[in-house]
Amino acid sequence: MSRSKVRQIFHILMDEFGEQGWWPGRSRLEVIVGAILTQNTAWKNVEKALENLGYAGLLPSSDEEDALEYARRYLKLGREGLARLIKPAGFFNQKAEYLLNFMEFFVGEGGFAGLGRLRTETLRKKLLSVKGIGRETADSILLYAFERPVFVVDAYTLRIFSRHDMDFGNYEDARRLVEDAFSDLDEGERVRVFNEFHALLVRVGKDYCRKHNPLCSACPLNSMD
DNA sequence: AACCAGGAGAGAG
DNA sequence: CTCTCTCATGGT
Repeated sequence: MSRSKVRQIFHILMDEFGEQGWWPGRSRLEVIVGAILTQNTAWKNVEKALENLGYAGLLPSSDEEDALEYARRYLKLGREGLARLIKPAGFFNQKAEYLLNFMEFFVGEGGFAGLGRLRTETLRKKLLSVKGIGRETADSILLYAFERPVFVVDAYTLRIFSRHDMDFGNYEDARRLVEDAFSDLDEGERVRVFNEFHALLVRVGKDYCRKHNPLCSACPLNSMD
């Protein structure tokens, strides 16, 4: 029932905004670092922090480079130095700790080679066990860094769905709703759809669904109801 | 000048 | 399980 509605929302947004090209980043490790840094933080501020990390030699310029070597540099640098570099992203003390937690986990699991062998559900549970990686960050990492068919729910998603009849307010329910809505597609197609869908929901959320910028009347999704 | 951004954890009830 | 509080910089 709401299955077709979910697809309708996706196609309206796709027609309106087109491909968003997420996730910005030159390597998978940079995608993960960005996912942690952007927790409750404007992406503009994250870019400044990423720039600092890049100059400090903490971001691979491509996936051809050994991510494990970069991960060890975080551990060598430590919380103090790391916090100073990511200061523009806010919550720098927490996020420095979170980044170190992930890098320690990453090295211990054998980097992308080791983690890449795990089944999606197993990998998700392992990511969630890292202090500082919650549901949204874990799913962002699964989708954008590991290219697993996982839909990423965020505050915009719940807000937008709520304004169009589908009032869940529950992260897992909203996630399964979208994943089930596209369950007929093969894995590669779902990765593409979930990638664009989440980016599009953030886009329309920023433009029309913000609290201090309530342009609901101009939202392209109004053509549904 | 309050309000919020591509959240998460800890604690209370 | 659902609130509530904290963490902090930078843009509107």
